[in-house]
Amino acid sequence: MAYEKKIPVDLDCPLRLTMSLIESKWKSCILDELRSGAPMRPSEIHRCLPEAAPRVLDIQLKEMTEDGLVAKTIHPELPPRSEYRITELGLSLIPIIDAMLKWGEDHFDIFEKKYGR
Amino acid sequence: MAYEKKIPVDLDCPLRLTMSLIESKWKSCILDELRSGAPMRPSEIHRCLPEAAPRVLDIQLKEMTEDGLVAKTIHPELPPRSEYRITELGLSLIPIIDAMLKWGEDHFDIFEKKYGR
DNA sequence: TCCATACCCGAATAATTTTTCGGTACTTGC
DNA sequence: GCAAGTACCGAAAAATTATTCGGGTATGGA
Repeated sequence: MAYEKKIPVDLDCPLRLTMSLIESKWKSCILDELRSGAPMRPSEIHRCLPEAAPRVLDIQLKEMTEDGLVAKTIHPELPPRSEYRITELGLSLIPIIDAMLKWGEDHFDIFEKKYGR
Repeated sequence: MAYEKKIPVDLDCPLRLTMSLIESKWKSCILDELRSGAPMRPSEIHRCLPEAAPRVLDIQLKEMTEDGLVAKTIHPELPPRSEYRITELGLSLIPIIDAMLKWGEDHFDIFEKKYGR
């Protein structure tokens, strides 16, 4: 119940497939953080998204790794150092993330008036 | 608990704002159904998305109406006839829907292999 | 040694979303 | 009359997701 999505992805329709990969609360934000291609350590991602519970970021990073959107490297050092970086597949979603980012910026005032405060 | 989203939209970040408008299970599909601009009656939408529980379509259509993505017309006839049509604001999301649709088509085989059957 | 940090994970709980079920109301066709 | 279609909604249940809590391991600094 607590640490993995029940249905990995929705194969019934291409639109829902794409949605199901990124609709979890923080996945689109994680992709946005990793967009430059530079690797990030888990603690760094936690700090960049302080609103998110660390546990859920771990879980979503794990799912995104399984889905192939990001890749994890564990450096065999002590203390162990982990890094996540965006994959080719993940990069191919960036235009969509960008379009949503821009849409949100362009229409923010509408919803700020409607639901703000 | 059963008939309205707790948080209408997420104003904290433009990306999450856009996501929060369309991430409910069937909203992106509803936008896709209405994309042509032609009005659709509720029962028609139910028939086009038979996987969705009729109740949840009603709820999501209501939320999308409040958010301004679709508009509802009730014709004062007997029996009453209702119609939903996409608004300008909803239309401005179609490029994003399209991009997700195309991405899903382009990468379907990857996930079909991985999670299919 | 004690404390902070980093990394990871299980389990319980809370919150939210989706679904099912049932009910109201009206009209048309049989 | 009565089944079927349309439209709508409340309430409860089921399913899913997000969060909190605590534990475990390991290092480095004071």
